Amino acid sequence: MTTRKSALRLRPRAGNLYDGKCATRGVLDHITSRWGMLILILLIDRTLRFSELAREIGGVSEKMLAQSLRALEDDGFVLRTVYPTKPPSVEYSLTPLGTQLAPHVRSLTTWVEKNLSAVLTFREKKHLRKAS
Amino acid sequence: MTTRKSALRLRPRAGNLYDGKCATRGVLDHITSRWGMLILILLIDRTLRFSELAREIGGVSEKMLAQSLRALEDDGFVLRTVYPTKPPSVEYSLTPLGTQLAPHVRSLTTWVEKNLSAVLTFREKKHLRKAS
DNA sequence: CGGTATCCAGCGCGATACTG
DNA sequence: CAGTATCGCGCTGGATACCG
Repeated sequence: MTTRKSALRLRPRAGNLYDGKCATRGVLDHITSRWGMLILILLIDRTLRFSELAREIGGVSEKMLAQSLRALEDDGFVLRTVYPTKPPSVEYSLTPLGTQLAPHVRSLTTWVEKNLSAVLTFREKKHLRKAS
Repeated sequence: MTTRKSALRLRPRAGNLYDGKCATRGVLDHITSRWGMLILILLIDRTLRFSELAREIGGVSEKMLAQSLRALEDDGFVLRTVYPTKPPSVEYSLTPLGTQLAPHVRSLTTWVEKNLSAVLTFREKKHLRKAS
């Protein structure tokens, strides 16, 4: 129940840009979300089951994992395949669209990881300067 | 006052990945935030003043703009230059680090903008299938 | 002009419990 | 195994007012 208006939460409050498309932010929210990025990156390498994703990511609640997967599926980036075995198993993989998108996400995170030490060092120097 | 522990809010709750670096998420939060992305992209083209940024972005409160700029400045992506004129003026530009980062952000948003119609169409088809 | 301080409503997200 | 349902708190971010 609750809200039946899907996960789209574009803010009609003000006319910001993103080339005039407010909906872009909605999609970006899904993609750049904490778990969304990890899901997209992990699925580049191979198809994964729900529990495998949970294990790989670590520290994600079932609720948030399901929710993030749902959002990416609704946007057409992730394909959900159900095998009616007993017990049931569900596999997640990237769609062609997701396969295009994921590298962009990975290049961003990779850059940040590589330059993380530079950022932390910079923060430290700023901090010392204030404590002069 | 309030919290004097800087803007860093890494969650020590669970050991997720990002190559073992939790702080990476903190940086990514700043970069991929609603206004953070816009700031980085806009500053690629040219240096902008506070009020110019506010006008270009549109619909951002002074509080959030200042907060986002502050986070990016603390991380070493944005350079803040104060000119002690009367009235005062402040210019924001990208640091060398920010100049490296921003294109990654732009490539992501550009891709999403280009493929937004595909996403929206996909959502529509899903919606119709459910209403069968 | 370029901010900070304060207040507070809303919902994001974690915890917990239950299901096919 | 792979989820959904419900509750409640905490933090995000908008509104408003004020300052150098």
